[in-house]
Amino acid sequence: MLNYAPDLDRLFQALADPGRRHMVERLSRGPATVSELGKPLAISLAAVVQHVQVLEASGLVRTQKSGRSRTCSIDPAALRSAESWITERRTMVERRLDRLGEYLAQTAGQPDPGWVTEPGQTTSQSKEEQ
Amino acid sequence: MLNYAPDLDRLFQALADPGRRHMVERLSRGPATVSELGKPLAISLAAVVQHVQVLEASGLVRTQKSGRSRTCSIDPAALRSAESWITERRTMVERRLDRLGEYLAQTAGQPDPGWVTEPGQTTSQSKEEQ
DNA sequence: CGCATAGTTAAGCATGTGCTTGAGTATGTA
DNA sequence: TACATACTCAAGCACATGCTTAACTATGCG
Repeated sequence: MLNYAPDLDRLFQALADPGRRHMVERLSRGPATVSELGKPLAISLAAVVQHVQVLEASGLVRTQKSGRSRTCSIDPAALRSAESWITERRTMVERRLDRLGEYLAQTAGQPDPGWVTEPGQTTSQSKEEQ
Repeated sequence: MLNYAPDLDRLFQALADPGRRHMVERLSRGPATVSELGKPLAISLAAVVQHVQVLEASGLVRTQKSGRSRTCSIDPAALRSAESWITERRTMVERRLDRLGEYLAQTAGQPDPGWVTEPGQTTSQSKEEQ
């Protein structure tokens, strides 16, 4: 495996900025021009353009020049791929914790064999959270 | 609204690094120590510790010192909150595009009134993708 | 044409990020 | 006790990021 995933790098990086998330939020309601995206952000238009470039490079946004203004719209596929990376990990974590919960309920009061033990749910720890 | 969300900032920022995603992936299969997390990464232990701190600050990972080693585990709640931000936007986008698709199918061949038009799906554009 | 609008591009700057090395601190083990 | 293990902390450094201003380049409108 050793997942090479520059897409996910750029995707999560793009979503890590509050201004860019704000733009994505706006675009999820429909297409908008660059300056419309920038209006609620109190930064220069040049800065807005740079954010749009980051969003475009990440695949989250597609743009198209029409006349003198550039219209931006979301590509839901990019959102889906970030989403499914998270969903897969979360699902695996939750399934594992469910199994652990059942196991602990079943063997309540018995000594812990220690093979899938989740720290913080076990009995006794030497020095918690230092 | 004007969503203040430093959690999401830190969450997506944490996920934007391939090494840290690798750690999350490992932790989704069960708890691990700091040096176990670092083993597949070919960086110094000090660097691994710094990544773990970022993950912990984001809420994705919880740690606990036990003896001389620190055990890390995932907090699925943090994964869920990043996930649901994305899911909400994606859902909105897809619902909107579905409505648009229906509308276009219904009014095929007729002039475009232009209120929800998605660029790239419309008829004619002046200078595409310059 | 003349002027405003909507970007675009480049340079520069402050701050953040990811990494290293080096020196320390506990903790387990023979 | 001596040594290894597993971090921990602090500098320091190269490069990335987010922003600015200033100087363009189209387009659209009266």
